[in-house]
Amino acid sequence: MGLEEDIKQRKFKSQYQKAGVNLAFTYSFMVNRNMRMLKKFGLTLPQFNILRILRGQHPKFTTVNDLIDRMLDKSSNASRIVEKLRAKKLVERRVSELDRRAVDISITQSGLNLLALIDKVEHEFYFGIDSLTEEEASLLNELLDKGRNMNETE
Amino acid sequence: MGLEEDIKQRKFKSQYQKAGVNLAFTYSFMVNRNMRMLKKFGLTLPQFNILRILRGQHPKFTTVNDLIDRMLDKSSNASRIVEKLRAKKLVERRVSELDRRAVDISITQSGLNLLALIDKVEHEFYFGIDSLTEEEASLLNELLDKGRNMNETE
DNA sequence: CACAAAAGAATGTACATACATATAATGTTA
DNA sequence: TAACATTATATGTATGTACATTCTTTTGTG
Repeated sequence: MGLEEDIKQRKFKSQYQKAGVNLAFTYSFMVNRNMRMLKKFGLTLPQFNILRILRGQHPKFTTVNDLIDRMLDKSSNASRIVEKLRAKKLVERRVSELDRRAVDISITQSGLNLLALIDKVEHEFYFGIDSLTEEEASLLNELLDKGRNMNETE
Repeated sequence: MGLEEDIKQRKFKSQYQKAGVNLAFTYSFMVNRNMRMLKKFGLTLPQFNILRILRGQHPKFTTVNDLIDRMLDKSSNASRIVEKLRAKKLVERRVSELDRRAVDISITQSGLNLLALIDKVEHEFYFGIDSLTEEEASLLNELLDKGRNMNETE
């Protein structure tokens, strides 16, 4: 089904305008799906994203600053999300010995176990896996990359 | 620049996995841009979206339920956003005479004037306007539509 | 008609984000 | 080294979302 029917509205002024709306709609579609899935594991999407970054670094420590660097949305609120994870004993925090301003964070065995469970349904995070060919998905990626490009120099 | 460099990380397991991440990253990129722009006009993105729906119906009234139907994200919190807009005198509310449960909402002249201002920079909401050809944008739209499709029957 | 079920909207709670500011530790430099 | 700037993180405030619940009004069925 096309976007116009999905959002029961209007003709678009251009393919570019439609692409903006389509991106938002499709993202929302995907995120709702992911949220429902993660909820079964007691995680929110940002909590899951941070856990995965920590696993990627494991067994090295990761500072809050590193987390912010690697997060997709560059939110500056990694502290609060880490605190939620710590409350669930999925991560541990300690003040860095090298720089006492910094906080070293690491995923716990419990956190690793939880991620291992979620790995089994990881394909649910993918986009288009049961409706696009691999070539189409690749083309989509190229178009998204290209579409961002000149926009960046605002 | 490709996604891997943008998020300084990993090889993806498939184009589908990459598409999921790319969608989130690209959406975040676009939304940040839109938010910065709207902020100059004293609006948030959801407030702007609701105002535009109201303008589309003007001079008819729109109920809160209608708003929820038409919002991209189907949030059930239209009430609170409407209240913010009412506080800025951009919309008016009145209990419907036909159905006293319903609340009729309409955009004010002040709201229309504000949207008219924003119309002048509307192209900033588009995606890819200065890096994709119209054909590429159209193809992107097709791929997004197609990618959502089978996923819907969860 | 009476009364239960449904519908429209609002509200409470937990979580998240953006942005500004605060706090503490570290770096820099006159 | 003392003063100031910078860095790493945390916190406060306004906004928004998801979800559950509540309140009122309307609808539907005996």
